Amino acid sequence: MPEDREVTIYDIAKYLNLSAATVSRGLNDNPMISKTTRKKIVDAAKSLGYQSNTFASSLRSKQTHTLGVLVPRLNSHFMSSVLAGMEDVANRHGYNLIIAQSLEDVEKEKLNAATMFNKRVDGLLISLSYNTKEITHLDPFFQRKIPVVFFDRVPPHNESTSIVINNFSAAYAITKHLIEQGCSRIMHLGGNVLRNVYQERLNGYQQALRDYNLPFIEQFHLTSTLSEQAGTDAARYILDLPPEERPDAVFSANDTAAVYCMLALKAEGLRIPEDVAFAGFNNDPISRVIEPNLTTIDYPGDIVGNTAATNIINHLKGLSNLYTTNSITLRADLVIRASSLKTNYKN
Amino acid sequence: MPEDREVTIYDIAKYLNLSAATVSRGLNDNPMISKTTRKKIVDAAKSLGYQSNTFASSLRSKQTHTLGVLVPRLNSHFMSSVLAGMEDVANRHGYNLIIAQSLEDVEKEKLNAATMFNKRVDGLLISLSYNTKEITHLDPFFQRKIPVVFFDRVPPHNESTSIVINNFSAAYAITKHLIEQGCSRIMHLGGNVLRNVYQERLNGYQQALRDYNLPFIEQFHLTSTLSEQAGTDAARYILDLPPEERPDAVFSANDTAAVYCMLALKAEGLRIPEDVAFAGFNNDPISRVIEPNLTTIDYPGDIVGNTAATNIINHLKGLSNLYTTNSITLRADLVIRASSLKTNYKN
DNA sequence: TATAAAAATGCAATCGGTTGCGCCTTTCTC
DNA sequence: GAGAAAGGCGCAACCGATTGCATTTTTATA
Repeated sequence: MPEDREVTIYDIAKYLNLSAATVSRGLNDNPMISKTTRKKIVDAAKSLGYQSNTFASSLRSKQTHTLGVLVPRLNSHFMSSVLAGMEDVANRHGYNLIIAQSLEDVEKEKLNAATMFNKRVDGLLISLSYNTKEITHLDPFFQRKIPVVFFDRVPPHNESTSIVINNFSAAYAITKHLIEQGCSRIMHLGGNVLRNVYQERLNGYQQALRDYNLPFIEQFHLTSTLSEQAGTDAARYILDLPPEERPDAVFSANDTAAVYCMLALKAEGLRIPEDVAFAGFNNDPISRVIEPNLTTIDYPGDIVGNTAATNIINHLKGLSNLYTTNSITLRADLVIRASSLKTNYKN
Repeated sequence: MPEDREVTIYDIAKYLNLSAATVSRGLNDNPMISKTTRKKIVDAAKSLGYQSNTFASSLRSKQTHTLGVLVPRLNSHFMSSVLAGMEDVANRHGYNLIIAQSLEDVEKEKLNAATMFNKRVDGLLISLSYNTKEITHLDPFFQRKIPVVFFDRVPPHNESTSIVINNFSAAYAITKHLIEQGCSRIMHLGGNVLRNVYQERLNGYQQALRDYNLPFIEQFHLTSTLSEQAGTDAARYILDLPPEERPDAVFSANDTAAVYCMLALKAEGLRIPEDVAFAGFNNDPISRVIEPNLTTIDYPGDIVGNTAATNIINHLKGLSNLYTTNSITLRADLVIRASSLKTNYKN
């Protein structure tokens, strides 16, 4: 017995006195094959230790059962939750994930997109890098009608499906909440407005101010990468203001910046929320560790990943049509915690 | 011009009046082909918009340039850092990552391993699930001599290469540090000792106790999944002890449990580190948010991922031989922070 | 029972690179 | 300048599954 050669459908065919074609069809549950024959084939395959060769299959069928996932960074709580959600769905449906990160660099994003295209992924799930301005590098996918689903950081006016939350209303809700707590000088730590998520959060914040007749103070809008350092810097910025010109609340577009800003302010003796109320975004684990706990928006990564993967797979299986769906908006609730509770407001 | 057919090496061959074989060799930098011809081929490929078909290639060459990564969970800071490190190296060397999670379930681990084997990954990078007892499901890899590299949670007495840190000495160092701070009743929150990492951390802790003539108190060794809940439960356990029987320090095998234990104890008015000193493990972001900041072991996930990927790729490229390397131990330093500083000890 | 219709199976081309082997040129050596 | 060695390239088989179409077998219909 030749230990080292792989078992192929030809071996099964020979073993059962059938043709390779029949075996192939039998293994793929082709209704053209009779039940009895199919069973014999499946049994034989099992007993012979057959493993289908995905290359041969993909070469011919042009299907890879592989999804490409391209994200800015792998190592954030949100993104790893997204991936976990995707992996779960994909795995359940017999799909594999090829994952790559752009490290917030358009060039790397282009390269990775090209690789995935070349690897003939059946679909692409992508969240754009910090400075991606246009998505012409995805044209090959569009041309070949390979489904692309954007999530979180999506391009403006695109025809592909996007999985998002309503960043505008989430930001609106959080700003409204701060206002209702009695805050009137609300600072916003925002990200690059090139990215929809940050633009929309900014818009929601501004709209809430308008609706409550509060002025939008230019110096209270800081743009950064929302890193730890950015949070610390924002604190420095606040501390450098004369006390009477300081904000009485800070709404940060992510939890990291909020938390590091809080830490720095606390270190200088400011009280939270008495002196400055705080709100973040994402519901990162650190938001439940900082004291006081951080009010935030629960942005459920696993559900985002789940939804994105489910939709693209359903499209691939012909169960639905992505091209008719423009965007799917998931709910993202305001989670009120102590960092913003100036009054004895109860949830 | 047939818009829809892919450009193949045959097109290039025809275009240049060469054979497909030469084109193939030329594209693969085969020295058998002259420099001039090679350049012509590469140029033609570019201008014709050629994209190599990886299936055809893999089918024949039996190489996929794909690495399988199998982890317990994707969504922890440590693991996502590991993945980021791996992705970076892999990408740089033209390898892709297929990532799957076992969700701490052996059965899912087996299934995923089988899928990856079937997808013919060139190598497997794996960290075992919480309750994996044996690794016979990896035998197919061993039999076909597909390199397997374990990291973090590695099997005992295995012949494959493992990327680890010295959990024993890290735990020893941290326990020693607590003892030097004057603690003598040190509790240990540990994980399942089936997993090397937890067993070794327990051993290091015990050895330090012995070396300093401190008794190992059975009730001070709690085993759990080290989740947030487990941390909270541990706090409850401590609070339920009569004050004089309580520990004066807690060494947790991860930061999550440590932090949630701290939070719960603080809520009950215990002072840290005065009443109970704390130390964790991993250097998770939350360790720098909790107040006081948590003393911990810096377990650098990105370096682990980087090392694992580099080693397996070098092996695949024939630049080194994994089979001669049994294990690679990375440094993991003690990071002393306020949670354990009872004296005015300076780093 | 003959015949049409339907079901089941086989034939053989195909997907697109890869590679052992052989053939034809150069280049080198004495 | 003859013979050997090296260099450059092509032939054709191959990797293993898929699939349109032809063929055979079975079932249904008259």
